[in-house]
Amino acid sequence: MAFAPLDPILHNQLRLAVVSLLVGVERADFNYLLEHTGATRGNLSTQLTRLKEAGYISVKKSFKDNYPNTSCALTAKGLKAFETYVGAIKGYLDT
Amino acid sequence: MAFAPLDPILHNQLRLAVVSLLVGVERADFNYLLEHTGATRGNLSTQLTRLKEAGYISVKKSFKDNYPNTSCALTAKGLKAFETYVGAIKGYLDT
DNA sequence: GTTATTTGGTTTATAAAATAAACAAGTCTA
DNA sequence: TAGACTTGTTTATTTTATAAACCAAATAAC
Repeated sequence: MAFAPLDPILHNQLRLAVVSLLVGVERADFNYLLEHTGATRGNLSTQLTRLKEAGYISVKKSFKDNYPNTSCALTAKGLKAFETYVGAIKGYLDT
Repeated sequence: MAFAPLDPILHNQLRLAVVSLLVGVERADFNYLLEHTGATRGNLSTQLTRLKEAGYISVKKSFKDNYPNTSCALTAKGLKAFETYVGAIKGYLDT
């Protein structure tokens, strides 16, 4: 049994946590992701940009109660990549 | 449900593959690991050093048929770390 | 028998990545 | 209107991952 390659976009703790959260909730804003991942704002901002550049999430910026609001949702591509990643890494975990 | 931290030693494709192999076979030499992971020799050498420094594997160097032979085995610490990692990452995969 | 070539690795160099720290732009409050 | 808070982004720095280069010894070829 060979080891399947692990998508480097998803093989990162924070990005994987974000995508995992988005699979469950379908839409989440910046503060929700902050609280549920425990990340710093800087790191979260950076990793959201990476996920967006990869086409794994869509980002909608608006204003909510006068404050900027960044809302994220998983794309079909992101979901597929996550499912592929889950299948791949299980090949490493089941010994 | 919070996301457990992922041991950075194990959260790497090649190191995880090596440890995963060692869980199964208990002892493996350099070429065996090379073939079963598809890694380059340089990368494998580096990651074996990292795993050894972390105390996750023991490395025994000897000569076999006149050639140097590097044989690796998982330590108790390495097995425990692997099991912890498996438990932790499953929290990211089960959505 | 001395010049390749192969084996079994290690070391070095470099590009990419992860993350914290600093910054920014606007809002609220006293 | 000064200061503190919100919601992020950008910059800077330390790690990491990896390939490329190197090396020593063994074997093969000539």
